[in-house]
Amino acid sequence: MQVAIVRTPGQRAGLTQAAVLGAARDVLAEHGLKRLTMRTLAQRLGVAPNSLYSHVPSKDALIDAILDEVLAEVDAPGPDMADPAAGLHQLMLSTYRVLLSQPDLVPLYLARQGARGQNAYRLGDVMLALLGRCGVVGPDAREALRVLIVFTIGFAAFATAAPDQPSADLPLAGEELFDNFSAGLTWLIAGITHG
Amino acid sequence: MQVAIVRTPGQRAGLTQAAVLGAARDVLAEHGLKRLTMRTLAQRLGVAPNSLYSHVPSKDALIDAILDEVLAEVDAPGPDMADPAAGLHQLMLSTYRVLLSQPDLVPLYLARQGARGQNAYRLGDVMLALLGRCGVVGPDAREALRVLIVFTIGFAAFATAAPDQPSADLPLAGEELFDNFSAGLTWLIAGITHG
DNA sequence: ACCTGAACACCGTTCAAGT
DNA sequence: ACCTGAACACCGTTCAAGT
Repeated sequence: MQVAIVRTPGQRAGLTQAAVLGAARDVLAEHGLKRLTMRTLAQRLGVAPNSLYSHVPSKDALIDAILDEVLAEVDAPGPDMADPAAGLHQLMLSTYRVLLSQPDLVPLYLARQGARGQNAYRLGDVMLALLGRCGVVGPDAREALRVLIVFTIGFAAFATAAPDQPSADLPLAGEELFDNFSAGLTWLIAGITHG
Repeated sequence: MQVAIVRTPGQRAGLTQAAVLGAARDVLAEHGLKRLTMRTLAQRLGVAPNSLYSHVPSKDALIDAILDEVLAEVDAPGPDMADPAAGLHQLMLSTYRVLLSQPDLVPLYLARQGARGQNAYRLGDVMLALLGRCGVVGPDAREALRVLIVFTIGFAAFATAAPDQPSADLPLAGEELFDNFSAGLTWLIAGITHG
């Protein structure tokens, strides 16, 4: 139960972009994507709906910002890692785990095919560097980059989906799926690096 | 330019579910997903918005029906094909092509992780039969089924995405991507069938 | 600069009523 | 059975105005 913030008229709400983002992630975690509307967000912040537009240009921009913010949690290896193919593998595994930690966002990553903020670009640069050290450069590298991203998000979507027989006492399913994803990654990276 | 159908008051529109579906696919092809609303659909059919609910239970059901209808175009091999792994490969390639022919729908397949109508089930049965003949049965088969589907839809989404440098005079990109998808399929099927 | 009330231009869906 | 007008319960966003 979230009580709306009360202010005397004329008093500033003192919102920041970070506060709006945080509240949006809270709504997402508590009520899911469908309930994340500018109006419920404003209500939670004790503010008029249109006030949000002083801090965020649009709802789409807000969601893009959330998607990128989540990617900050991805554990990226340094681009100078000893085995670049293993580095790529590790990076995608970490991304997969982060995506699974935010199931509501996975369809949004799918729809946008990734994120587009500074965290996304940082990860992309690391991936390109690792690919380059595997001998994959230029347009091939950009293609490989996106294939790896789509593969990872696609698998996360698969793992996030409601299973046919929902059973909480089968943690093996998620673990098996993770192994399956890891195996698929191995094939894909081998193929990309011309194994 | 689509002119609304005119009827004298009291006259039946004579809609059918098939007509609604067809009009929806027309709107999709001409104006894209964003403009596919129950209201524009009704307008095109010369009918009040709520009249559609005499033929379709909800907009979600309408979209599900469209998704499944499109899958009728997939060229499925017989389950008794000589080489079952090759049959799987061929089936996924055909699905990929069909998905690419309807770019607007790809995000919806992604969001729903496939379709759920009779065409989808028919294809699923063929896939399960082929997997069974590869020695993959039971829960493993259902998992492999979904991995193949997610992989295919994910790749289609990748191919459908607006490229960084849009250039209509580079048909190679799509062809290369197709080859890339086909190679990924080979790895995946080999892994699934324990190669 | 930040926030507001009011409005604009929409949605999907339901309901009671007509034929 | 099929279709309607009217309404319900919402959306995202813009605008002019207040402080």
